[in-house]
Amino acid sequence: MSHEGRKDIHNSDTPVVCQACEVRHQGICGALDAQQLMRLSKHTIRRKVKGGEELHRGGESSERCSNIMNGVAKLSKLMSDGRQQIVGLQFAPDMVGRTFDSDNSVSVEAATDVQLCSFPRSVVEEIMADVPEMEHRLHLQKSKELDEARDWMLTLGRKSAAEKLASFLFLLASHVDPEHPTSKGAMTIVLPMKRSDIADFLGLTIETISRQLTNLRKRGLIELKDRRTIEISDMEKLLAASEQDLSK
Amino acid sequence: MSHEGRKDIHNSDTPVVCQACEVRHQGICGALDAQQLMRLSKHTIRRKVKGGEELHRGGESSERCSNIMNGVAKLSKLMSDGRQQIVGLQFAPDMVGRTFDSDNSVSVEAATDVQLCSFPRSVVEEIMADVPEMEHRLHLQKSKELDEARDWMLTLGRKSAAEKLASFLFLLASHVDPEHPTSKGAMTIVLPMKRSDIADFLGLTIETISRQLTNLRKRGLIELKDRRTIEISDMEKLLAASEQDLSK
DNA sequence: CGCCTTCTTGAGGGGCGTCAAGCCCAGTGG
DNA sequence: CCACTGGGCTTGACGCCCCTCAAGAAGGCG
Repeated sequence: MSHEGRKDIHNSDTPVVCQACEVRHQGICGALDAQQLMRLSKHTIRRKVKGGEELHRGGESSERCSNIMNGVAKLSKLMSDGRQQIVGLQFAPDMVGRTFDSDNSVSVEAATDVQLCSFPRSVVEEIMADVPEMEHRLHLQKSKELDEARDWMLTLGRKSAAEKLASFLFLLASHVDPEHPTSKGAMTIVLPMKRSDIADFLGLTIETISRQLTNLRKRGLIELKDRRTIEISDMEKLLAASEQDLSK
Repeated sequence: MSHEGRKDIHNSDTPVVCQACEVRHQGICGALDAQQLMRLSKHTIRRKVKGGEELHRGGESSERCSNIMNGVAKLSKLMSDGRQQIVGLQFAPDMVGRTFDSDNSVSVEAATDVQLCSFPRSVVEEIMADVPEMEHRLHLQKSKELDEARDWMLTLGRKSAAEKLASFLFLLASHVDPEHPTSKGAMTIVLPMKRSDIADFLGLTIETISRQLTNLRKRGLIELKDRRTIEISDMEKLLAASEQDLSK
């Protein structure tokens, strides 16, 4: 049953599980040749996770890490009294789960349904030791996450509720089609999470989210198709709204 | 004039500038042997920067990156209307400046007087290609920064002004003596920056900083020795105050 | 001493949180 | 088919935390 030929990088030894993988050349796997992929795939588990399920509880040691093949995962931190802050969203082909370092009590949860390709942490670290390019890719991803985290710190610390929500919608829109980062005109997005998650991401309450959504709607920036579907009327204006408060 | 002997890792070819360096074995340089240090040090410039001076303006390309030998640097992001958020503090032996990735418009400024060891970015990247261990160290630093950024997102998004300030003081105290992360009892710290910087770090205003300092003082958690010097009466209590609002 | 920057303290107002009521919709069971 | 239930969402009333504006104190430096 093995597929032969096809123009697959000089070599048809590519593991079967990887051949159909859409993100194979993008994530950290892109650094590996057929042989290395084979080594990794021996320990690989593919799995689907329903939205809302927990992938990893903060504070526990995790022995596996995973590539996101599709869907959205959310990273969050929790205070002892229940207050919560979402500290990151991850999309395909990001890798979730820790390598090397301590976990720092971040929980990972599927925001939407998520398809994962999961590896034992030890194997990933071994391969990384042999293939510096793989660590390099992970390093680049971390850099990107750090940039995003810092962008978000500005949003959390210095923006009004309306600006925060506009920033969030703009962030989502930028992920719909990463190839065309800012299509100028209108655009429809599907919220990957419910209001309470959005509130935890923006450092606000669900009531404020709701009010600011109608605020943006009344200002003609968005249209609510249904609870989860939003049409952005004008990306330019939305971007502007994410940087200056026009509520006055 | 070359220093000979001394028990210096099998080899006295260590560059003169490095021999006296206190952080040589900790930062990214710790990954390099004498020969590689020599290669790097050919392009090294040591310099002192006064507190308040800018090391790098966000949005510009930087051709150099630097190790912090002592002092504190602050990373900040600026909005077009002047609002500002400090997105990170860096201490020795952290490296500041970008490698590989785009700059993402973060400005770097000396908070206190800072001593730097600065390299051309290109040379660092070349050496990194030869010495995976060096990239590994940088990767670990990025991971640490990412953890700190995410901790801070929780603080920015979900904590009250009093909790924010307590968190900040606790953060500083943890950096006074990294070996003894939480000495239990009293402890004196020197604020590395003025009130307006603290405000920009916490997403607050200077007036609120001032008020919350007197708040903490009246609650017996701290004592103000002078404007920049604070005695923390009880680290345990300060930590507690950073996680739950006792203002009621 | 005068001047500037930094910091503190007060008075007042507004943005967002809190509390509460009600709508929408899917699921379940009669 | 409808009643019932429960989760998610919206909207309103009200209050509080923090921002804004302003005045004055405390140092630092020529």
